[in-house]
Formats: sequence, structure tokens, C-alpha cells
Amino acid sequence: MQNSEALGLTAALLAVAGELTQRIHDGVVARGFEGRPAYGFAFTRLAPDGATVTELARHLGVTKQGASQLVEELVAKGYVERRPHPRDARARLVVLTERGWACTRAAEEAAAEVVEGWSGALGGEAEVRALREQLARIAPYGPIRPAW
Amino acid sequence: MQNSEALGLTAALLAVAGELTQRIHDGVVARGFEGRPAYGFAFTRLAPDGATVTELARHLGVTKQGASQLVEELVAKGYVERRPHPRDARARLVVLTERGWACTRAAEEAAAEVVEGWSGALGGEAEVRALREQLARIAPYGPIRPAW
DNA sequence: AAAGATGGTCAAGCAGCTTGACTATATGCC
DNA sequence: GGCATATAGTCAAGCTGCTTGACCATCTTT
Repeated sequence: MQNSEALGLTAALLAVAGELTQRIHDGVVARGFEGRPAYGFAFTRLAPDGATVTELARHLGVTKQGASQLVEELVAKGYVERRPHPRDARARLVVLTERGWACTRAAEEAAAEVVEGWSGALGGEAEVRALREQLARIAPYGPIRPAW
Repeated sequence: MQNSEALGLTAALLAVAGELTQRIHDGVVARGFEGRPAYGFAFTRLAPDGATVTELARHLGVTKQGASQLVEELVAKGYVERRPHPRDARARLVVLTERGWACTRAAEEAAAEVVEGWSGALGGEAEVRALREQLARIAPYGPIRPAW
């Protein structure tokens, strides 16, 4: 593989990622929620059982102060709430509210709509699943970073 | 395809995009260039024959003031220079300097290194090429946006 | 020639992050 | 038990990279 082809792959990957992010954001807004794309990344970490600010910070690849500010914003908008941590009096558990869950479902719907459109371009759902599996194989385990 | 799978695909895509961006950036820095990821996106537009600030702004999906500031930064670091536009006295053509070309080549090398690593995870170069072709099929033509 | 559109810059503002300093609680070690 | 150190979280200030608004020079249309 020539070097220039690697840049082509990079460009395609980032174009697709940017487009997807934008359209999910638009879809979430269209369903009556306000926010910015970073919310979604936070929600995926908070979804199962909540998380501490520090855990969220590591997930997002930002400082804990940055994560704390994001949580403050989410609290103000009613998507999450802070609870005392059951086993650590220093920490606080950030959990999704019902509205937070509703927003997450809206994001899933919007994402599904976009991905459905890809079936047409790729030839079918099987190709989309294959793409998903390939990406999962090379996806890192580390923090989710902004793409530029 | 269930909605939650679409979010899984989104997460994998953005994780890969973020990782790739980060590692290309690291590789470029390791080769003696300073900058930030946005430079690369600008270079791909400037590479063939240069572009005006307005064209660059459209490519990046930012205002022309934002693009102008980026160009100012690139000029200060010696990667590009502004020339009079051959057919429009209002406009100025922004073109890569020799150092700008060298930086572009460094980015290509770094990208190739990362992508080479994917061959192992995916099973071979043929799979990487297939991934590239699939992504190219769903990549939008519009401006390149930040991924969150 | 006049009127509007377009390319570019200057200036100010702002969002979202950072670094630095600090308190409260937990943990490890003697 | 008691002390030293690490960790969770917040407050405050600062910075970076973008935005909006205003403006001038030049091109295009009529």
C-alpha cells in the first residue's frame, strides 16, 4: 500500500465520522433535545450504572475539571443527576435521569436512520455489519478522543 | 439492524477516527514538525495547486475568518505562503512551501504506519483496501467537519 | 456608471477546554 | 492508632480556536 492511499483512507474515515456525528446531532435536535455531540459520548459511559467524574474524564480523554464542567451542564439541562457514591464518600455517582435515557434513545434512533442509509450505498445490511465488525477489530480500548 | 447496534457502529467508527488522528499527529511531531490535526485537512485542500481562503473555509466547514486565522498560523510556521491570485486581484492564492510539502509527506508516512498495523488486525492488506473502498462509498462530498 | 456580490482582514466575544490551587476522604505503612 | 501520601472533586483564572459584526477592495451585473 502506498503512503498516499493511507491518507485517502484517513480522509474517507474522518469524512464519514464527521458526517455521522453531524447527522446524529441533527436528529437528536429534531427530536426535541438540545445538546452537543460530546453529550452522546458521555451518555454511553454513564448509561449502564452511572460513573464518577474521574471515570468519565478518562473515557472522554479530558481532565476531570473538564468532565466536571460537562456534568454541570448536563445537570442544568436535566439529563443527569449527582448522587452520593455508595462506597466512597469523596466520590459522587453521576447517573442518567429519565430525560437522559430518552435522549439516548433519540440518539440511537438517529444513528439507526443514518446507518440505514448506508445499506443502500454498500449493497445491503450484511455489508454494514461487516463494516461494523472490521471497525470493532481495530478500535482502540483507550479514551474516545475528538477526531481532530 | 437494531438501534443499539447503530450506536455501536458509531462508537467504533469514532474511536478508530480519533485514534488514527492522534497517531498521525504523533507521527508528524516525531518527524520534526509542529502543528495540530487541522493542518492536515488544510494541506489536502492546498496540495495540488493551492486554494483561496474562501475555498479552504468551505473545505473545512468553518468561516472564512477562521480559515484566514489558520492560514496566518501556517504562514508563521513556514508551511504555506500567500501569493497574488492570477485572475482575481481581491483574492490571494495560498500555496504550500517546500516545508509544507515535507510535512505532508511526513503525515503520509505516519498514516501508512498506522494503517499497516491494521492489516494485522484485519487479516491482510486486501481487507484494508476493502475497508477503504467501503468508506469511500459512504463518504460525503461536503465539508470536512470535526468529529464532535 | 451605479448597485450589488464576493474575497479578505481586523476586532471583539465566547465556548470549551486547560493548568494551578485547594478541601475532603481514602489508603498504605510503621 | 497515627501519619504520609494518593485520590475525588471543585473553584478560579487563562488560553485556544472558533464565531459574529464591521469594514474595505475588487469583481460582476445591469
